[in-house]
Formats: sequence, structure tokens, C-alpha cells
Amino acid sequence: MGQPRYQRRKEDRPQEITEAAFAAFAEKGFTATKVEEVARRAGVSKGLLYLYFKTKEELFKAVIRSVVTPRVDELTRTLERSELGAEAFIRGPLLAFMQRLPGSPASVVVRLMISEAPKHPDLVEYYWQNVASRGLGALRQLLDRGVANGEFRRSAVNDLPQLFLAPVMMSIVWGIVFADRSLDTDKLIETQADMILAYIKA
Amino acid sequence: MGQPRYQRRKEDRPQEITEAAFAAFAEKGFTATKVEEVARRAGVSKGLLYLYFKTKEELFKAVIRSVVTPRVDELTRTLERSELGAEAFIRGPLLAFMQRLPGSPASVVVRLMISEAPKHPDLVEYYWQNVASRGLGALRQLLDRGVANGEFRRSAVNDLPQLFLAPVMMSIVWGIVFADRSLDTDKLIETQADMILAYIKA
DNA sequence: ATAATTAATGACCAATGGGTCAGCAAGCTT
DNA sequence: AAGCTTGCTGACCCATTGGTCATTAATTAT
Repeated sequence: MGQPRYQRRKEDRPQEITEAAFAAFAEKGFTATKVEEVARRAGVSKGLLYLYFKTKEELFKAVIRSVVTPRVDELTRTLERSELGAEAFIRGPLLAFMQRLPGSPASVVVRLMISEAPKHPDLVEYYWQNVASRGLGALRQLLDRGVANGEFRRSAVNDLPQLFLAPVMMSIVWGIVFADRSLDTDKLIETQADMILAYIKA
Repeated sequence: MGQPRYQRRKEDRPQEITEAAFAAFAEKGFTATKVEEVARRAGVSKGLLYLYFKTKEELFKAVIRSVVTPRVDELTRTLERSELGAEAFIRGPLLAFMQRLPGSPASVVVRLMISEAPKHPDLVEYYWQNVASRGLGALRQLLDRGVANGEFRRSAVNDLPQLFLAPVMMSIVWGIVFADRSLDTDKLIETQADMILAYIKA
């Protein structure tokens, strides 16, 4: 009956801890989350956590990276695979992708970035390199492609792909602040796409 | 030479403390700001601060209210005074107002709300009643007026005045996270106004 | 089996910071 | 000028929590 009191699972621990931390941060934010709480959720002692992550901040960075990386990969894959025209791509996969963001972990990342960015310049740099600049670059490329093949005219939008993301950001922030008060985020994002397309169509 | 070590200025203290707190919160955020730091900035002892504000949270709420109230008043006044047509109002005073927001204290308030909203439901309620719902209501009214007098057609925008604010929010968040990396927020907001107007014009 | 290795524990430490309060002194009253 | 009220101070308290480390026990090697 000697149930061992724990198992040694060196391989799995980091991810388990990271996932537990994400869940905790999502609920309470970074500062308000106690390291011990993360450990408890991961079914692990606080001491072990500090064996895998030097400080609470290191853990935080690892969490952001772990959430962000797969999502960016998803986006770039979608972009590369597709052979749709620019407008069709925007109305199809891009719209779907953007509409999923407000309800996804991305939303938590945004909240954490806004709260903690000023204290973590290296994390901002990472986020810029791996998410923002790549995403915006892809959008710019898409718009330029549309111009090149005559679908779109060249306009201010070419230099401001942030216009696509503005209603996504609005939806995310709305969700954080006014959790309950409903807003039709799908409609918001879709209408923006409609407007932009009407505005830039050749 | 008996310089008095302090003066009694019961009337001015609350505002002085509130202003010092705003400056401190703007730099470090709510949690990272120590009450003692606020007191120091206000040129006051920590004990006195607690004479005027029961807790750190009460101070926080007072700060938000003090920043938000005058700004809302400014907006509503502008709206009421103006006798411009809907489009002219949007391209004129409304655009100017929105373009000022990202560089204004409003930006700090947004950051604080995003970070602290989950812990301060009553503050969210206050913000909703006094800022969000009034601002959105005014925009809705403006759009309806435009429809009524034949300037605009009725469209999805009538139910989603958040579309106007989306690039403002984007600019604010951008400024918080990527402080240095520049974004032409004026252009972003102006282009959005152009797009919306093109989209809804009768 | 026995020894060696190291994943894992949890009691503990030290610093931080919100909040208190006994006492001091500015400035008013008489 | 003496006394009184109260705005104001700053030393202090103590709960919280990030981080450490001596110890334990699961696993592997011999």
C-alpha cells in the first residue's frame, strides 16, 4: 500500500507549472497571484517551482511565451497556406481568426501586458519581435498583394494595418473591464472589415 | 527663525494628495505605488493621508473620479454647445477630442481600469454610468440625428458607436505597451473617421 | 541489496508595505 | 497669554509573501 507520495516527472513539470500559472494569472493578474497558489494548482510544492523558475518574474515571462508562440504560429501558417485573393482572405480566415481572439487566451495576455509592460521591457521586446511586428507585417503584405493585383487601391490603410486590429483591441478591453455588459464583438469586427474593404477597394 | 514645520491646510489636502497619487499611479500603476510614496510627493505624512482616505483603495477611487469627471463634462459641454451638422461635428470637434485622448490622463485611467477593474466592481459601475454609457449614448444620438436629417443612412454603426473609439483604444494601448515605438495615432483616428463617414453617408 | 543521485518537500527567513496611534504643535478663542 | 481644538507627524505593528535550504524519498546505478 506504499502509495508513493509523489512521482518524479522532470519532463512534465515546467509545462504543468506554466499552465497552472496561466490559469491563476488569468483570474487574478500577476501581482495578486501568490507563487504558492500556482504551486498548489500545479499539484507541486513551492520549492519545486523555484527549482524550475528562478523568480516569479521568470515564471511570468515563460507563461507569456508559452501562450503566445503557438498562436503566432497558427496565424503565420494560415497566412502561408492560403491561396485566396486578398479580399477573400480577409473576409474568410482572417476575419475568423480575429473574431476568435477576444475570447481566447490572447485576451489574458493583453491584460497582463498592459499591466506589466512598464516593468518588463525585455518582455515587450519579445512580444514586439514575435507577435506585433510579425502580425502587422503579414497584414501589410496582404494589403500590398491586394494593391499589386488590382483588388485594392493604395491608401492610408497600407501604413496603418492597426486599423484591422482596433476593434479586436476594443473588444478585448471591453471584455476585461465590462465583463458582463455585452457587446457584439463579432459584429464589431466584421463591420470594421466591411468598412475597410469598402474604403480600399479599387 | 521658527519656520513652522508644517501648515494646517485642511481644505487643500485632499486635492493635493489626489494629484500626487495620480502622478504616482501614472508612473508605476496602482499596486506598485506605495502609500508612503504618494504621501512624500504630496509633501505630507502617511498618517495624514489616512486621515483623508480610509484605505489605499478609497484613494484609488477618488483619483479615478477626479480625473474622469472634468473630462466627461468637457465632452458633454462640447456636444451640447455645438450646432454643426453631424458630419461637420464628427470631422471637427469630435475628431479633435478623440485625438487628444491618447496623450491625456484618460490614457492612465484606461491602464488603471484594465489592471484593477476585476477587483473594483463598484468602480466599473461608476465608470460605466459616468463615462462609457454617457459617451456612447452621445455618439448614438449624433448618428441618429445624422440619419434623421438625411446626412447618413442607417447602418450597423448606429448600434456600434464603439467603432469610433476602437482606434482611440488601440492608440492608448499601443502607447502603454510600446511607449517608444511610434504610431501615428492622429492619422489612425482620422482615417477611421473617414472610413466610417464614407460607409454611412446617405 | 546497497549506495548514489537528484526530484521534491515544507518549514523557515527577511523584507516589504498597508494601516494605526500616542503625542506634538499650529493657530484659534477668550 | 493661557488654554483648547484638531491638523499633522512618524515611529511602530504585523500580516503577507517572495525566496531559501536542510531534509526526505523516488529512482537509478552498481
